[in-house]
Amino acid sequence: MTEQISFEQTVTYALARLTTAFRNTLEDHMGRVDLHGGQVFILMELWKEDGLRQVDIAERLQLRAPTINKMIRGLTEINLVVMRKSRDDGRASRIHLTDRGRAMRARVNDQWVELEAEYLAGLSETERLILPELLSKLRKAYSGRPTADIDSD
Amino acid sequence: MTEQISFEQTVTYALARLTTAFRNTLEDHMGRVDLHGGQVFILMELWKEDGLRQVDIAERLQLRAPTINKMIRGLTEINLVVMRKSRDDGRASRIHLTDRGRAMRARVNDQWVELEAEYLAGLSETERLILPELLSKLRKAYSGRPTADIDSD
DNA sequence: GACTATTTATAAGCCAGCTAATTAATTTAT
DNA sequence: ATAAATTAATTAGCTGGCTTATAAATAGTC
Repeated sequence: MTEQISFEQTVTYALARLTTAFRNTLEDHMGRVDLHGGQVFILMELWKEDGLRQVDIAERLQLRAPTINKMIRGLTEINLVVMRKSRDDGRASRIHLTDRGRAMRARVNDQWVELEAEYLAGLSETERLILPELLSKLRKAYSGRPTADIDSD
Repeated sequence: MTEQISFEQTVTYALARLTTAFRNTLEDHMGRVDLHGGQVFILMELWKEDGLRQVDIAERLQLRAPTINKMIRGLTEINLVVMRKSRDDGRASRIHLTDRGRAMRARVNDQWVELEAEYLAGLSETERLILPELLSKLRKAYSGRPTADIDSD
């Protein structure tokens, strides 16, 4: 007889609930600058280094190629990035920020600061201190299966 | 001039990364018992109380009606639940567990225990202690927009 | 050089969230 | 009793993840 646990009291359950709440909030904030929740992470990579290939972005964000592909398309449609064929490699395309894409940074920055402030509000000093480390550890714990063989970072 | 923050060093960023990693892991574990990541939460509600309406489940999980509707359909297709028209209310349908739906509990239970163990591994004693409270606080912090007027819990 | 394997991008399609819009039934108000 | 408003379920369609499969280009091998 397996011992029946109370699902609601597990960390796994709490985490599941948190993830959807967080996603909604992210989507909301990014929506205020006419972005979607996922697009912003691609922009962040391009702000660090322009002209990346899709596969580069996928690797850095630890997301799959088709996911990146779809997002790039969305960003292209709203004129934040453009794709140019790579001259080095006929398969690859280089993703470049447009002026609007570069300009978006300040606006995202503002929203990000707000997001940070939002969670900060309810936490104690101690909690704030340990949170980054804790989240990082959790992510590592939950990074077994998805991206084949990444144990970097 | 807005001060440019380093996105990667924010808690918001870490949380975003964590959520996708977590979702993948959840999907993986639930897949081992032929479920999808979201379906399990509906089952949990029905294990607590059978015969709920879709709107009841939506409210308890703080998800939207169409989301629940789709999941119920999926659960129906794999014969874990059945929908019966409510006699009290012609609009509503009552969701009932099948025998297979009830039997699924033990299997989910096992996976859940594994999931808990997985994150536990990397954490210190102190971290384990404060984590539940911390996650709960975070969820509350991130529950402003989505579900109109919920401040329950 | 030709054949094979790998890699880049993409297409199709799935689940988990969502919003907006529709239908049917119930409730409320007049 | 009828009209209006609300509620329950559903449909269509979006983003963000994913997997599987394909086309084209590159790289490697014989």
